[in-house]
Amino acid sequence: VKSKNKHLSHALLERLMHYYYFVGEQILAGGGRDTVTSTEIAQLIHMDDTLVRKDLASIGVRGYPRVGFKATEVLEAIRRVLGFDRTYRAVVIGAGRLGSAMASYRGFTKYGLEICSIFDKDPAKVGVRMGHLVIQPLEDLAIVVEGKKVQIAILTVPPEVAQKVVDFAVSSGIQAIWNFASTSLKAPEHVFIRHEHISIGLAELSYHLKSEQREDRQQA
Amino acid sequence: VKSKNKHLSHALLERLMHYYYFVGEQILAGGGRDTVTSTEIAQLIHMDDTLVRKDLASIGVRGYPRVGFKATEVLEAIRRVLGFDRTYRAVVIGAGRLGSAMASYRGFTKYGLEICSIFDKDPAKVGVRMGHLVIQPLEDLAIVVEGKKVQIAILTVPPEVAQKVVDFAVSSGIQAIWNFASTSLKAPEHVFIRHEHISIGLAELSYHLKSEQREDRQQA
DNA sequence: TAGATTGTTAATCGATTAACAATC
DNA sequence: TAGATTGTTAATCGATTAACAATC
Repeated sequence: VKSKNKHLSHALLERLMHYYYFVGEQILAGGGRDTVTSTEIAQLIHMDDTLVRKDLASIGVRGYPRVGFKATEVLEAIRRVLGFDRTYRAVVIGAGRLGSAMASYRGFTKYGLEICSIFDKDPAKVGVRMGHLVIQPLEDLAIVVEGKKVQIAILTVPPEVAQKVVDFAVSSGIQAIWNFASTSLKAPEHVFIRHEHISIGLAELSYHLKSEQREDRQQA
Repeated sequence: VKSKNKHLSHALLERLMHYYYFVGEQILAGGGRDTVTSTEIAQLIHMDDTLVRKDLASIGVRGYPRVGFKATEVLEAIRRVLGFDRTYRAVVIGAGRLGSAMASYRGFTKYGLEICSIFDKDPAKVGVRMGHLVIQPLEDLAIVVEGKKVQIAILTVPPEVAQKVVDFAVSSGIQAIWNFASTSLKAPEHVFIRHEHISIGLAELSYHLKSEQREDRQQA
């Protein structure tokens, strides 16, 4: 009754990704073991083991007393909850360096993301081969979205034109935007926007290095 | 006394970045106004205005009753706290598509990050021009780090070789690593690692689209 | 069985929000 | 001044941790 619309919190999604990540790595590396304990997972990510068990319980994974969790069950459940067991089609808009990197990155398929086209407004770029794709003119977006059932636009255009491109993408039927243009965007309610704040990483680096220096000076 | 080592939480850093971002944008857009209220900031980021005031107070910005906060004071304080008023030098390791995108991205200087070299292990790439830089052989890393006082390595190499490269970078004197290789890394205590989890963004997109579909089905 | 590990309830902690006095 | 906004204390909420019984 209550579970009808329980939305996983951002923090939980993030933790689940960490579990997925580390359990997957451990399996690859691991010498024949196919189970993992909550304590092991917790140590890898520097957190409490109780929380790991709670999180896993919340997505329906049951552990085995004295043994731990079966790695495949953990991975399977996370895949299911996060939707990695389905395929989502995406297009890249903006065939600059970052767009080209995104379009040619192979790691996305593992998460069910399939990049099926790349677009640019610049006529000089249209027709150019980029990995296994050929750059198409932005005007063709609606046709591709319709024809290939595309849901996601990966936005790698300059910030100045980002909002205009988003408006166009939305009118072309795009349902979600993965925003790599460093500017904020507006879109209708039904369009989901995920903004990738590269500068947050930068802030952490910068803040950390600054603090280190200050501490060094205090010690000196 | 207590303020000696107060470390800003990850969440606070992230909120500060949002404030910085939005207040900066508003200034650029704004028609002559040079103040901003906590309520305005809060609405932009969908949060409580009290928290905005608390956060700003915590980094030493004082507001003006009836008026709000002076935008320049807010920006200045955040720059100072996060260390954007200093310059940090970085090198890119791995001259693939992503590395090339990072090396040529102009937006970093705004945050005090200066990219001063790009490296690759592949002899075929060495010597190739990439924006205003020329790809150098990885062996030269230590000399560059020493000579140009480089602190940060932006890691854009394939995951298989990432750990090896990190070990080498650390031995060359690198103090912080911005990791874009999708694998976890180990480094000595004194080396700060920021792992950029691209897949977390993907998880959010995927989860959101999945939920939407389920809700659609329930309605139908 | 004994013992390791899970699962879950209760306690704690910290972060967020509400309330309201202080200020210009 | 009146009124809008800050600053801060107290109340609430949710997330994390501790404790421990249940399990194999």
